[in-house]
Amino acid sequence: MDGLEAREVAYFVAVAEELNFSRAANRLGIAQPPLSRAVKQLERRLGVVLLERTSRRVTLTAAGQVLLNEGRRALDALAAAARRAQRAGQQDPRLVLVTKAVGDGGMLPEILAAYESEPDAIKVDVLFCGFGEQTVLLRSGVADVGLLHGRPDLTGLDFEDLLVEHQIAVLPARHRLAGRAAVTLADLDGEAMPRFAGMRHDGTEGPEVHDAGQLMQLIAMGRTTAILPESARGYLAGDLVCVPVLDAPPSTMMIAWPEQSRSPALATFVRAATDVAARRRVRCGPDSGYDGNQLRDS
Amino acid sequence: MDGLEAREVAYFVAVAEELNFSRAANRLGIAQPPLSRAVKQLERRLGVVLLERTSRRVTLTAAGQVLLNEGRRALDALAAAARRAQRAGQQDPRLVLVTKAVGDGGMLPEILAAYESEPDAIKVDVLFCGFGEQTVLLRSGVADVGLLHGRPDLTGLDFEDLLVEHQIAVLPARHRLAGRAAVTLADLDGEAMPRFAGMRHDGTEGPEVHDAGQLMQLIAMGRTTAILPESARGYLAGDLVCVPVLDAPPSTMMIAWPEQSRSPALATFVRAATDVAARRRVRCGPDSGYDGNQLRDS
DNA sequence: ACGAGCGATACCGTGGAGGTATGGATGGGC
DNA sequence: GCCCATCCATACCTCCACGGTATCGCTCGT
Repeated sequence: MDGLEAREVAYFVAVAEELNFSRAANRLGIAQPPLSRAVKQLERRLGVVLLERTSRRVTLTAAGQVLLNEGRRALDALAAAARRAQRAGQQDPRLVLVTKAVGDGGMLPEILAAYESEPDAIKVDVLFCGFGEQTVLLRSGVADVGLLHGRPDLTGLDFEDLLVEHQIAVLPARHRLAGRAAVTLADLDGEAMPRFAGMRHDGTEGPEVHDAGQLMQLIAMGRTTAILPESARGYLAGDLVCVPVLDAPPSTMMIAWPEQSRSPALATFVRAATDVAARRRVRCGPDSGYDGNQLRDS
Repeated sequence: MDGLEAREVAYFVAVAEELNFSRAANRLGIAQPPLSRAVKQLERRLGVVLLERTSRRVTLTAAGQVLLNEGRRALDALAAAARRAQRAGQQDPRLVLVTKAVGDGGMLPEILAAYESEPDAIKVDVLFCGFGEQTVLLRSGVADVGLLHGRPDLTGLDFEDLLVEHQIAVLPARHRLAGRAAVTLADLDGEAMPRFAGMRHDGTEGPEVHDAGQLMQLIAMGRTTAILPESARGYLAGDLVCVPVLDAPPSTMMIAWPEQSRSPALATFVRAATDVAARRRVRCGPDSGYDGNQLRDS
């Protein structure tokens, strides 16, 4: 009748992840017998068997699978609630913006300036992180708002598109295509492409990269190439060149924030960011993303 | 250090909703002193003041506001996890579909037939409910999948559009516009329109309706009129007539399900539904929703 | 000024969470 | 084939904390 206790669910999740009571108990910092009891009690309350235990192996039932998924989400939500309340509670409230190093489309300074000129602006902490970590930080309540690229998993987040950019290939200086004025995806067929950590896996093979520096280094070494939004141009290290990719799908940069957490500060910030993006779109023409570029006339 | 307990959060939410410890305690079925202590302990753990109490009035702090919002969501997620696990656990698994009485766009029988002809189909329970209850039932784990109309709040849900329909005005038989072959929104200006319970409030005034029967009755009584999707035609009671509304925005019917709960059965069902909708779109022409109608040539 | 309403405090009893010791089953090693 | 390691369940104990009752202190309405 009474709702579940978070502790019980956390215990179950630990067991379900380890598939081993002793290890799970160890991880939780408790002894194994209380853990066995707690899980059994959870099963009794739900009236459902969650784990099939032989004395040798633990496996998840269908119900267990469901509770593992949903329970994790619920626990995350609870932890995020706590963190957000804590952050909202301390005076001198901050807005934490998370982006990756080359992921701001070159608009970050402008967005920050626009927001800071708002009358009710509060301080903004900018947090740079590796690829794919943004959504995690947003969901967990560490960050309030993020600038994202690509097609990350956005469940639990609200978002708005900011900027559509054409894409460029980043190549080592002595690459066979480095001299070209433009290339197509067909030209790049067979090139190694990095897997961006945290992105939805799209089956491509290649080195896994976590931040822009790594990526640039790998490209300079000739170990991979990359297709990036036009705005990445400004971040190129010395030995790299970039070439427009004519037929690459445009890359969308968006601003995202935790679902339904529209605090006044957040709302103001989102509006400031979309305003900046709108101004930039007007300045650069309605159909294009980043500033005027040679794709327009092709 | 340790994560929050669900009980504490539930207690806090009750107090925050009532803004009165005694009433909240009563609602929770406990005495007032333990509730005071629990909330205070929660505040101590978070290191944040959630409630400003004078001995006369209780108000929420900013942090309290945040925890009220986020905590409610987290508790919902926890309860939903429990219910879904329970449902997944019982043998003879069912898929619970929720729709409102006139909300299926006339496709429900066809969708059910399509799904049931799938090799791995399981039993489908169809649950009819009042306007705006679908999203609640989906989020709370009572239902697995729903057919929705209008623009309900879809946070926490994934969805796919099924069908775009033109809209018709439903009028009492002796209404001044009842004889018209078609009307525009301007014609209907000033008419009473119902407020659909659970929809986002769009400022309209009028009686609040919870189900189709109520609505039809109110229309027949001349107390209100309504703009409904074309497919509602089939559900009209005796004394009502309907007239196409030429310039009403098309109404989108969609299928929605809890975020990230793509069980195999659900995935199959969603695919069956989208297939049916796709076939219908092809049958009726690419630009329109419900079957061919006089709007095409206007 | 007094009483009603409300939250905080003090104190107590019990249920349950967690610990230790141990049993019972299973599978791998020799 | 025997034995031991592994692993989950059971039994039993301890103690904290959750909930209850009684009461205080403050505040506002009359």
